[in-house]
Amino acid sequence: MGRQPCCDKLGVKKGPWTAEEDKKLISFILTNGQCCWRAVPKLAGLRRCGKSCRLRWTNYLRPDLKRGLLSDAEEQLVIDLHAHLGNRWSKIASRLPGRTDNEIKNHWNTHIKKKLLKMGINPVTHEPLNKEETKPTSDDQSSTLPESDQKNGQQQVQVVPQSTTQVTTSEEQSSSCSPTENSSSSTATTTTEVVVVLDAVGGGEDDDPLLSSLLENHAPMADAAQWDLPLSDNQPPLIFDENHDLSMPTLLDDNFGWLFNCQDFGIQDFGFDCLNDPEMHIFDTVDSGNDHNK
DNA sequence: AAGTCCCTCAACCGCCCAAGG
DNA sequence: GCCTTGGGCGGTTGAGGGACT
Repeated sequence: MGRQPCCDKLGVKKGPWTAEEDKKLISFILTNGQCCWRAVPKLAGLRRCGKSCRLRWTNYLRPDLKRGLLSDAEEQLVIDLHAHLGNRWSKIASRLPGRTDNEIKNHWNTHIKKKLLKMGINPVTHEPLNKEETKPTSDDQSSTLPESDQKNGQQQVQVVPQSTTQVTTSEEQSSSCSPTENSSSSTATTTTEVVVVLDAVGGGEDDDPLLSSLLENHAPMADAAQWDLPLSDNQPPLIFDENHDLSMPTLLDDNFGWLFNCQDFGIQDFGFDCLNDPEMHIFDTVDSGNDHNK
């Protein structure tokens, strides 16, 4: 017996979201919080699958999202974490506040993967490519490389750009080896070494000094948990509780701001008349914040 | 200027897992 | 313990836009 589809396929709209749909979804979640995604489309008046709504919200509309390319530090962190965790993008994303698994996955596939290949590192195994040439591998990344990249693989020592972050960052903290040194004889730290370092910080992953330091250097982000609103019927959405000052300025300036800048509609168009005064004050802030960006 | 290629990333699909009954 | 259900995850696709010829 087949599973019941997550939503009625008939009459469900697919493809890019319109501003109008975004508006409805945002409005609904801001007033009702996240609950029962399956019911969201119906309640919000959207002809979308619940999963689609969740994805749209978590990957694009959530106000605590950072936008733009990953910084070098973030990219390095992704590489380290990937060496440790593999393609568990959500786990990796959870280490990068304001980033989504989808975003990281895309960035990995479009940027980091290529960068590692150019550095002569197998993005899957994090092993040096020339080292792998000697042993048969089912996942033969190198064989699919463009010719130029394969050459790079053989000449990895020369082609590693100084500005390019290294897989070795983790142990650089505990050793005096420069990236250049690591990329020569020991040629980029092996997966094992990276894992050792990461393991050393314990299964208690939050103790990772590298991660901690990176995280500390970021402006406080609204943790995803903030958006997992515990929605009891008589509880207003947590994020717009007037006592909820947390990091809202950051949220608004850096994250909500883009939304109102980029989307083709104004605050009024959101139909947020339904929100109470403290909530509307938020949007005043957004407006002034956006003015600064202009 | 037009056509083609390539790259990026938002979105979808299908599977897996955990929670609840 | 089994079944159902909803949410989450990772892989993949395809539209759009820029680069190249």
